[in-house]
Amino acid sequence: MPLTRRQHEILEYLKDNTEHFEQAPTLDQLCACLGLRSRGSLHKHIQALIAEGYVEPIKGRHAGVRLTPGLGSADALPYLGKIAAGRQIAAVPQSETMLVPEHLRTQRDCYVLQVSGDSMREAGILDGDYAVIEHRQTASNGEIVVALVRGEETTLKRIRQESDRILLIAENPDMAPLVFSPSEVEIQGVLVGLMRNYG
Amino acid sequence: MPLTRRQHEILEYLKDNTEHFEQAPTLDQLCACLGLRSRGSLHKHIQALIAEGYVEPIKGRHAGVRLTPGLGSADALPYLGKIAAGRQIAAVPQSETMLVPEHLRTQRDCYVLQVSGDSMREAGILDGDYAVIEHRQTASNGEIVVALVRGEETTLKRIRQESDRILLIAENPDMAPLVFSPSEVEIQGVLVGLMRNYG
DNA sequence: GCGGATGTTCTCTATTTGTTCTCCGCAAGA
DNA sequence: TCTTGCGGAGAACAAATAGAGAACATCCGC
Repeated sequence: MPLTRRQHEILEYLKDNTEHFEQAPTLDQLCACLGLRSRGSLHKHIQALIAEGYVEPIKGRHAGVRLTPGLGSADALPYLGKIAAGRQIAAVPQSETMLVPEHLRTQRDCYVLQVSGDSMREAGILDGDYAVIEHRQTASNGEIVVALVRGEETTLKRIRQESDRILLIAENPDMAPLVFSPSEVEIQGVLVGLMRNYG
Repeated sequence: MPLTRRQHEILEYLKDNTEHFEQAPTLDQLCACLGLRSRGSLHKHIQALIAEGYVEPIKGRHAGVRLTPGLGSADALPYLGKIAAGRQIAAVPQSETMLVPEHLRTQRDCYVLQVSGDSMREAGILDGDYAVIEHRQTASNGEIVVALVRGEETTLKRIRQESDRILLIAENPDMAPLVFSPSEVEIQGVLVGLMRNYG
């Protein structure tokens, strides 16, 4: 489904002018810029561009603003401290937050942890790195997850879920995979982004 | 959770006018400046800005004053593409930018490169990672630098400067350190931050 | 304690914005 | 000529947002 002539024009206009908008423009604003008088007409074109994946609607917002090509703003996500033994993730203290660029997170509920230890060194995750975690209870095999083990210890490991057991695999030759029964492991989130500060 | 239009307007106003206020302004003062007649309305917006981390309430004080745009925002740094052979860094095309949280950069001139290759894998820097580079011509031994070698090849390596030679050390057991004379190596920047996107 | 200034919370209303719908004009082809 | 698809206008609607205003809470100086 190639773009029609007008859709292409509008897309080009958006590409050329995204920086000029402080915020994502509204339909009315774009109508004015493009010389249109009907929101409904523009809306049709924008929907086509969304369907083709050229622009994307702003996440939660239903009203207010609408479209934004490319990557957008940074959000302040809750910072829940170091990932360490014996800590539940729930009960967000909401005290501290950390700014995370949009391209390092997902559209779902996310938070930030600081990595403690070198168990994932081979996966390029070092002690002190900031991990952006999407909060969810399930994961696919091979994903790196925040797992609560036996209700007492929280770790960041690559997961492998088999029929009768769960392996938590450290990416470090010094550490063997840990094997648990499914009831012993509770997934608390999945790694979606990483930040590191040198010096 | 991006800011709404009005929230963004108010934040911009605060950014532009913080110096003009002797003290942090009260809600009533801000209402007057912004043309609002209801404290309650403004209060809602301010709370939203606080929740997103763009401003923060004055600590102990309850009465009197209230807000102060405090912590760092994310800056849009120039994105100069993949770090690859044969490319000079200079001559910023200024075309693309990438949002970088303040804690991943320094106060000096910075830009972003995307890492190509696994030569720094042992240092936790993987293919595809985004490296935040401070633009400068000198580095301390042990720092990870963007180096232009013989005017033709640009690489990201750990540097060791000795009296009569310069070592560019890949953090990868498969690759031996590269030895050059000081005249062959030009430092173009130093790694100060790293970002990675999973999935 | 009293009163004023200030932050907070609430309800109510108005405006903005995205969405959906119908209708019209135009041009290209069968 | 008739049909089809594109592009646009405009009305009507729902949801989110923005604002007004009142009531309450809390701190401060007197």
